[in-house]
Amino acid sequence: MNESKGRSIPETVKGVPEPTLRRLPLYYRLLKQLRDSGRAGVSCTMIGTELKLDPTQIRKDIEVTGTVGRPKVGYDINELICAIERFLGWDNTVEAFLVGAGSLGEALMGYGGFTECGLQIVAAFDVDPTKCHRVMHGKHVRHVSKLPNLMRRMKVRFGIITVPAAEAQQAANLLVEGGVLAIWNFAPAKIQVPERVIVTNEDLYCSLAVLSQKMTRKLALSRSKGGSKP
Amino acid sequence: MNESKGRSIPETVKGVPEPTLRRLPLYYRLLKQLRDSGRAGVSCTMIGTELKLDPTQIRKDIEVTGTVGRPKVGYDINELICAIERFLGWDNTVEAFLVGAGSLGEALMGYGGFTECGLQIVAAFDVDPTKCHRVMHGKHVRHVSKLPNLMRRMKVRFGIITVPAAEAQQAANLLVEGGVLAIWNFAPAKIQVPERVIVTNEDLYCSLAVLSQKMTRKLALSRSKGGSKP
DNA sequence: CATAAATCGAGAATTATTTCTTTATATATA
DNA sequence: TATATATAAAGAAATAATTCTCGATTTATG
Ligand SMILES: NC(=O)c1ccc[n+]([C@@H]2O[C@H](COP(=O)([O-])OP(=O)(O)OC[C@H]3O[C@@H](n4cnc5c(N)ncnc54)[C@H](O)[C@@H]3O)[C@@H](O)[C@H]2O)c1
Ligand SMILES: NC(=O)c1ccc[n+]([C@@H]2O[C@H](COP(=O)([O-])OP(=O)(O)OC[C@H]3O[C@@H](n4cnc5c(N)ncnc54)[C@H](O)[C@@H]3O)[C@@H](O)[C@H]2O)c1
Repeated sequence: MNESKGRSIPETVKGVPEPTLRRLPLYYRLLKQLRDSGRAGVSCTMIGTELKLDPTQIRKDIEVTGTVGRPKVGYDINELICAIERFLGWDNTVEAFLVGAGSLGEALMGYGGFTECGLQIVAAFDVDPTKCHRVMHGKHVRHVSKLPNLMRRMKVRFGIITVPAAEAQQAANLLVEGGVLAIWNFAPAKIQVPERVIVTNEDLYCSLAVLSQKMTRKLALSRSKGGSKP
Repeated sequence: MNESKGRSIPETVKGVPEPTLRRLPLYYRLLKQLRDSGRAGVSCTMIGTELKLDPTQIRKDIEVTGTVGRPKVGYDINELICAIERFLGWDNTVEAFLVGAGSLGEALMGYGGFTECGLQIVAAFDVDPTKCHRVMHGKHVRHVSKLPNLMRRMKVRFGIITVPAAEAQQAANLLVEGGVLAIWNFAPAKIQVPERVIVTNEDLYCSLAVLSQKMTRKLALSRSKGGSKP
C-alpha cells in the first residue's frame, strides 16, 4: 500500500483516530477468546454482532493495523491478534515506575492483567517514609527523591501517577526529570509536561459524569412522563 | 429559552454529546479551585487558558447546563458550579452497591472523593466467604446472594462492578435483578443488560491502548528519523 | 458621554468520525 | 463449470464535533 519497505504497519502522517485506538482492545479481547475456543478465522460481521458495533467501522479499525482479510472468509485470528499487538506496542515489554503507593497504586501493582499488554511495573515511589523500603506485590517501594536518577539508570520511560491530586504535578515533574516518555495519570488533576511527553488521564470523574448525567436525565424524563405534580 | 416552566436545564430531545459530558468535570474542578482562591467570576477565555481548550468549545459546553453569562464579564462562578452539579446530577446523593470487594473494590470503598459527586457506596458484596461479614472502610461486605433483595429493599439503583472479568456478567445479572438503573463497570468485559440500564465501562485497557500506541508510534518515528540501520 | 476592549451567543465553516454504497473476490453449491 | 452468497475494500455520503466569524452587549477609560 505504501512503498513496500518491509514494514506492514503503515506510517501515516496523521495519527490514528482515538476512538479507533480505544476500540482495538475490545477486538483484541474477543479475538483471544475466540482463538481459545478453537476458531481460526473471524469476520467483521461476527465481531460486530458480538460487540454490537458496525462491521464497517470494525473493518476500518482493523485496516489501521495493516491486516488484510479475504472476501467471504474474513481474517486469520492469529494474524489479527498479532497485528493489533504490534500496532499498539503490546508485543514489547515496557517497564514502568509507579508514583504513589497508596490504595489505588497498590491495587495496580497487584494487578497482573497488564502484562498482557507488555506493561510491567518494576518499582514504586512514595514520600511516606513508612511505605518506603517495603516490598508490595514483589515491587520495591522507594523514596520519591530516588526516582529521577533511578529512572535514567534503569532506562525506564513509562510513568504511572497515583498520588493525591495536589501532588500530581510534583510527581509529574520527577518523572520528567527522569526522562519519562509517557505518563498514565490517575489523579484528577491536569499536569503540565513538556510537549514531547505523552499523557493520558484516567479521570474517573469524567466517566462518572457521563453515567450520572444519563441517569439524571432518564429519571427526569420518566418523572415528567409519569407526571408527578410540581 | 424553552417554554419557561420553572426549570433551567433545557430538556433537549437528543442527549448531550459525550465529549461535552466528559469535559464538564474538568471545568467543575477548576471552578471550585478558583472559587476557593476568592474569585467570583470567570470567563471562557480564562478557563481555556488554564485547561488548554478552545474558549468557544467551553462556551458551548457551558450552554448545555443552562447557565448564561454576560459579555465582557463572563459567568458567576458559584452559579456555574451549581449549574454543572445540577446538570450532572451531582447535587443529589446517589447510593451505590459495589460488587467484588477485591483490591480495586476496596480502593474505591476507601476513596472519599466521590461524595463530591453525590456518590456514596453503601455496601459491598462478594462471593468469597472470608470477605463476607467484614466491614471495609465502614461498609458492610455481604454475600452476593443477598444483593437483589437488599437492593430492592434499600431502593439502591446504582451498581459498581469490580469482580474479575469472567464474573462480570453474573454480577450484572444480580444488579439487574435488584432493579439497577446504572452500572459502572470496571471489569474488562462486555456485559449484557436490558436496554433500560445505563452502563459505562471503565476499561483501563482502552486508555492504555491510546497511550502505548502513541508511545510506540513516537518511538518508531524517531527511530526512522534518527536512522538506525535495519 | 464617547470610545475601546473583552466576551458572550449564534450561526457558519471546517474537520473528524461513522455509516452507507458499490465493486471485486473467494468459497460453497448445484 | 456456472451461480449464489458472504465479505473485504474503497470511496461517497451523512452525521457529529470542533473551530472560526461576526454581531451584540457590557464594562472600563479617557
Ligand atoms: N482510590 C480510588 O479508588 C481512587 C479513585 C479515583 C481516583 N483516585 C485518585 O488516585 C490517586 C490515589 O488515590 P488513593 O486512594 O490511592 O490515595 P492514597 O492516599 O491511598 O495514596 C496516595 C499515596 O501517594 C503518596 N504520596 C503523596 N504525595 C506524594 C508525592 N509527592 N510523591 C510520591 N508519593 C506521594 C501517599 O503517601 C500515598 O501513599 C488520587 O489522586 C485519587 O484522587 C483514586
Ligand atoms: N486491580 C487493578 O488495579 C485493576 C486494574 C484494571 C482492571 N481491574 C479489573 O477490576 C476487577 C477487579 O480487580 P481486582 O484486582 O480488585 O481483583 P480481585 O481479585 O482483587 O478482586 C475481585 C473480587 O471479586 C470477588 N468475586 C469473584 N467473583 C465474584 C462474583 N461472582 N460475585 C461477587 N464477587 C465476586 C472476589 O472474591 C474478589 O474479592 C477485575 O475485573 C480487573 O480486571 C483491576
